[in-house]
Amino acid sequence: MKSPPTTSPPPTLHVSQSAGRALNLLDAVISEGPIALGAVAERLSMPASTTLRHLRALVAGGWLTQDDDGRYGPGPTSLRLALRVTSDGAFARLLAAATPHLEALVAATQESAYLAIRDGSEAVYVAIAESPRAIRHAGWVGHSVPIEGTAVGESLLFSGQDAVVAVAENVGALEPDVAGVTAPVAVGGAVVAALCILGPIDRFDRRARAAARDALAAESLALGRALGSPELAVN
Amino acid sequence: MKSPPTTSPPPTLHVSQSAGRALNLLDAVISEGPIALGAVAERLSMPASTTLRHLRALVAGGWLTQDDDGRYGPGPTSLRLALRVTSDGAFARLLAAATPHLEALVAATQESAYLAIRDGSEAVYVAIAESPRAIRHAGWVGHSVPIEGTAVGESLLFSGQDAVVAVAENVGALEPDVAGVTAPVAVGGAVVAALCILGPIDRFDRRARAAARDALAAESLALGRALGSPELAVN
DNA sequence: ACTACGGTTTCAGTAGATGAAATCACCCCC
DNA sequence: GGGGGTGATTTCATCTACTGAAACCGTAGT
Repeated sequence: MKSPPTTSPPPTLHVSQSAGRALNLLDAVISEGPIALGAVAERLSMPASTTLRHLRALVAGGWLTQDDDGRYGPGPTSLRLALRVTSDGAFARLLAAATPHLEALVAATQESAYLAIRDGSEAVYVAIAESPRAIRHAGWVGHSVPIEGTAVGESLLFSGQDAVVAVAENVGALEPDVAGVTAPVAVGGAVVAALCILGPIDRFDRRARAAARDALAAESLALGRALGSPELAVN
Repeated sequence: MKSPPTTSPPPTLHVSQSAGRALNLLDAVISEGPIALGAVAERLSMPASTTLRHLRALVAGGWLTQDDDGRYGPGPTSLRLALRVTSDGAFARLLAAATPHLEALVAATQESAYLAIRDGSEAVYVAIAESPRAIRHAGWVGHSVPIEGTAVGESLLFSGQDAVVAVAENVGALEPDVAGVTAPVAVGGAVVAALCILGPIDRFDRRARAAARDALAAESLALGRALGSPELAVN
């Protein structure tokens, strides 16, 4: 460990190498679906031998499993914890609280509505109410996009007072045929999530998006309030 | 590194020390809900300083968060991966395939039906269809019980040919007022999961359990077949 | 039979993890 | 307001447990 010559002390928080790598592997394997040793190793640019050792450990602990082809995927322990995260605790409450508002947005706009939260420098879509239409946005639950240059990101970073008016729009930023409108969900002045409506770009046009804004603003405000009050329910 | 001669509450398989500990911490924190530094440290019987260092790293990576009281809980990265695990890949397919059969069991027995899988020496309940009755078994999704001495465990360990007849029963094994019947779900001769009906012991009595057996056997066979065929859908 | 390509094993060197102890930050009680 | 108790945080000398290059193995392709 060397200290840089000048000014600010390195924010290089001494994070354990071994642990960090194991976690990165877990993340990579779960995100990429079934994946082979060589592929993960290359993706994280770490030597195959080290990668193998870690993957073995993860499999032994039940965090990952190996299918017949030798490829790695999520294991029973991951599933156990995944269910805990989504059915207990703060996140479960967030998801439950958001559902009716997502559905209301779908009813109002006929497009799919998502809930998103921030994860470091990315935004993660964590819940959806799907549009009833045949052509619709779907499948992005658990998906993450960069915070920079996206509408969701803008909402999640929002730090003004009047969150109601903070509706951001973005058209074809990530995928050329997707258009979206988003609004921050604030509780006690802090943005905790964002509501988001996504649709095909030629149906969800300027006029449709404009119409969606009102509903979005109303629902994000309502969700924010809903999240503010039941803080009583501790634990 | 000495292993404390004392008993360690969670039977942790030894992997690389640093990585293993980080993962154990992740598991403990997610399982226990919001929990303080001292509590986790004691639960895993590791020194506070080491525990703190690891928790900090996990928080920095988004795996955990710290609430206002300083207690730790699941973080956004955990939620992202949790959603991936439950909405993509093999487990998602398992959950989706099981749902109709769980519902059929509820319709047939009027008691709650669970799907369980094996995780090391434990059985994890991973899906539920709840009984319509007011008094019912609920809330065990993500919960795990030992494999030894439970009916679910017996089913998950089953290795005979005729899985249909392998219905196990258990009454008050873990909780005194719960009775259950279970059956293994086999695909290609290997047990991959277990179906399980749980109810209050005095309503779900011998007669009711006997009646449930047929439905259980039928549904577990059907689920096994359903899981066997769509293996086509690779990835 | 030869080559290429993943996965697996080995092993010596040292980066990096560890934990006892000291310190700090609160509360609560007297 | 001071004293004592609890729990979080920092420090640092010690030494282990992690690393990765290289060699090896097995299988598939030509």
